[in-house]
Amino acid sequence: MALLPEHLSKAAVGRERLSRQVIEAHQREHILDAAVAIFAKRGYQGTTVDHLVAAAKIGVGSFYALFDGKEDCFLQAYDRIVSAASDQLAATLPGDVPWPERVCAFLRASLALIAAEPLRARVVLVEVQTAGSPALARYQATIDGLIAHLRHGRALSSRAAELPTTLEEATVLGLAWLLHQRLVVGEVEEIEELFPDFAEILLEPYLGEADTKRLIAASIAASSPRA
Amino acid sequence: MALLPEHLSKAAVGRERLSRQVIEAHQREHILDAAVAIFAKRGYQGTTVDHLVAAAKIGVGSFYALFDGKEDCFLQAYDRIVSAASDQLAATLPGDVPWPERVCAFLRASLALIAAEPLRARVVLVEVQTAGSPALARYQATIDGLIAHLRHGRALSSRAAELPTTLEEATVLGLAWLLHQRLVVGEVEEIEELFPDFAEILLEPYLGEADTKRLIAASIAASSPRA
Amino acid sequence: MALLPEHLSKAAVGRERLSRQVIEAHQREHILDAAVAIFAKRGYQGTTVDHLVAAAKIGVGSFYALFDGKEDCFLQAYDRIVSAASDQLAATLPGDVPWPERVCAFLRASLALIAAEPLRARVVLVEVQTAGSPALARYQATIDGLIAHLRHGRALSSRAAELPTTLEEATVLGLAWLLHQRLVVGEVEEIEELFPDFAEILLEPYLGEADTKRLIAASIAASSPRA
Amino acid sequence: MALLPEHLSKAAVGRERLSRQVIEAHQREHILDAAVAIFAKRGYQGTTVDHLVAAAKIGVGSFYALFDGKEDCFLQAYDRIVSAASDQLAATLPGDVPWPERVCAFLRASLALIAAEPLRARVVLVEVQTAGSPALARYQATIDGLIAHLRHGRALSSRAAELPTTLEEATVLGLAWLLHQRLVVGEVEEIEELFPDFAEILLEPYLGEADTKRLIAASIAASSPRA
DNA sequence: GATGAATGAGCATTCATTCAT
DNA sequence: GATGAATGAATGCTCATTCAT
Repeated sequence: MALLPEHLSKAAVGRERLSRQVIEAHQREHILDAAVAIFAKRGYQGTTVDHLVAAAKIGVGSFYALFDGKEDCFLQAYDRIVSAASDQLAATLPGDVPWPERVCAFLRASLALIAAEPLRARVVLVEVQTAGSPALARYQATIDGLIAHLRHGRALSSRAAELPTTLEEATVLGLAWLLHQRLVVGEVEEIEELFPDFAEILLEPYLGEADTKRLIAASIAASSPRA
Repeated sequence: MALLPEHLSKAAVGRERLSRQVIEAHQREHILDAAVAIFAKRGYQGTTVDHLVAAAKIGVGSFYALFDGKEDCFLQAYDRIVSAASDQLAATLPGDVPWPERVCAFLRASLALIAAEPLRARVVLVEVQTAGSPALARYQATIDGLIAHLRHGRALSSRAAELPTTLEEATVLGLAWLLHQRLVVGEVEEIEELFPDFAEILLEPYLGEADTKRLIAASIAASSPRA
Repeated sequence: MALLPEHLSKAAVGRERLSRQVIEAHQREHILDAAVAIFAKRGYQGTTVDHLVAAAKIGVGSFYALFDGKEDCFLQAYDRIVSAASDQLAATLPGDVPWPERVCAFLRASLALIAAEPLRARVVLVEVQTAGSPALARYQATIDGLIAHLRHGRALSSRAAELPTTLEEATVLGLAWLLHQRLVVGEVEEIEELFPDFAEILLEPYLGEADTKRLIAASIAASSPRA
Repeated sequence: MALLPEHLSKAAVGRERLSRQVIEAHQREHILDAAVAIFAKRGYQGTTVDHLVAAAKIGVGSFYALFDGKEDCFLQAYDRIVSAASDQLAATLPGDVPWPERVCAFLRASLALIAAEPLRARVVLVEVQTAGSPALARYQATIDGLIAHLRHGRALSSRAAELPTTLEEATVLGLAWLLHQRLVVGEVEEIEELFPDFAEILLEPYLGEADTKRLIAASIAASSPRA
């Protein structure tokens, strides 16, 4: 039942498929953006599918065609935020610098990102806690990644190597929760000001007090030479 | 359903009032104990009022006479756990010891309490996160209390006085979340083994490495001289 | 926490339980009666839980407290109709008569019952076909009971013993479906007039033509001597 | 998406119309074949339009261009099965034989057809019951046709002429439902073995026992002389 | 005071049908 | 003419809360 010569129909289908995919991707992005705002505003539990479809201005059917349900939508939103943030951080970060500088830069960029996109930050740091176990597992994986990176600091000195095993867990979770608190109460503006404190808490165990302070001062000076 | 013979209740209104209050307090305790178990088992969101009244073996009406609803019941349960734990810790703790020893003892006793009462710990550290903002505010207040206590360590030395402002927040939240994780995955038995790590993370910034390690070793030796 | 002397509270509970049960039984009957009418009117598939609760003038919650859902409600209605009909037939039927007379009487009474309660008949004979497999299994069991009874006729003569194995199945299903058709098109009034035909179809294979006709005539004469 | 070059379609409107119709007829057949399989597999109620279009590998739009909806599709499938079966039976059946032999042959061929095409049989005998009243009416009409044919047996003898009016209805419906049961439980293989029983039930009232048995034996002998 | 039967708003999800491309 | 993305009405069900007994 070939209505068109093979090469034409193939080409057409290819183009159409592509365009379809592009449209669907846009649609999905659009909905996920709306969903991020809603989840951030009402909380995961307080959000209903109706809220989501109303915000995205689509029909319920379209929503269920794109997502398995509320939880799936949340997870996709979470994943998209995290992967976009990863890309952005990877692009921003200097490629070849020593570990301490790298940690500093990563921290700065992360705080800037959170301050710039508080809704997304809220979804990733706050609402993820109440969105069921798959979401928690995702969050845990993200945290574990950060812990693993931080643990590299132990290679810097024999003193660092003997730090308490749970130090990185405590540090990462502690800072994450500090951010969580700030996001919950809405103190978003001052988040970037946390940089010196956070950097010191993160690095001091590995570098000692003096080097840590020097590094932080340098980092601040570098980013705002005369502001 | 007269609770007392007519002549008694008339003759001893004063005593009855007292007795009423005592009975109601008992009733409330009974229900809250049941509620703690249910909230710990099913999670705050997964718990229905029916679960609570079934577990407490009371009628729904009685439940609503005693509590404003599920959330109020949770808050009262939370408060009762926290205040009972405070009392217990206050009773256990040595009255007149230096701050570092006090922190150590407090940490030990707290971990022991968590290990002994994992259901309550779960309610206070885990479920409180998903029980709405008033619950979160309560949790925040508890955390703030701990932070304030920890901050006293800054008085120990001029070095300690210059630590990052958010250090205590980060430390307390970090350790709290480490416990959260352990409770969520059910690794309750090993919780007391976290003591050395936690103590080091808590005290090192104030005491320095050497003193911290000595104190921890002494604390362990003291509690189990020849075990 | 015994508020009342044992014997009193037990007695009270007993009485209350009884009364509760009576009330619930009435409630259930009430709802099932309404449900029969609705199922008969709209068909099983066309009936929604909302239709049922509206007809019974109860809340959805009450419905779900009493039934597992629409299907369970249908099955309970079916069972109640069948058992009520069985009781009624058992009460009507002469106790100690030969098999052919018994079949005749049973058939007469059944047709009378169907004519008297067409809604119930419709549920039991028509809607049961579209109410899912558990319902069909119930129906099948009822039919199988009738088939087993009819098969007793084979003991009457050696000729009867050699009838086709599937005869009773075909006969019972055939008559059941004839009734089904009449109920579907609403020709309820003439249902009792089917008696002579049905009786002949049922009995002729076992008794032969002559005896069958004589028996039918006698049965008709007996029931309406001069009407 | 021009299906044909302009000059051709203009020049041969007549031929194209024909071809269009042929194509559409093919398309329809193709879809109905798929629909029969789906309806048989999932039941009428359990089938969604999506199932049908997925099975037929067409778009929903095309489906609605061809059918008014699910019910219409079912009815057309039903009609096509019945008319195809009629054609097949008409082709198979010996043209000029006495009524009893004709009934016998028809029954044999019908059972063979059911055994050969259990999916179609399921649609025609089982699913039709749950596909709404128009479907039931169609079924009724089919059954009525069979009843009318069977009624011709009354012309054979004065004894036959006096049989109960509803006999044919009861017989046809009874056998139809026996087949229904077998199809529902999936006992398709043994369906052809029902021939002797069914033939006896069908013919005995008209021919008497002896002639009926003789005819059946002859029919069996004829079809498998030495198998 | 205690009880629990009754309520019904609210939720997630399905699917027949439409219509712009 | 064909497509399938989009729609939203409709459904079954849960559960916090009320109130007559």
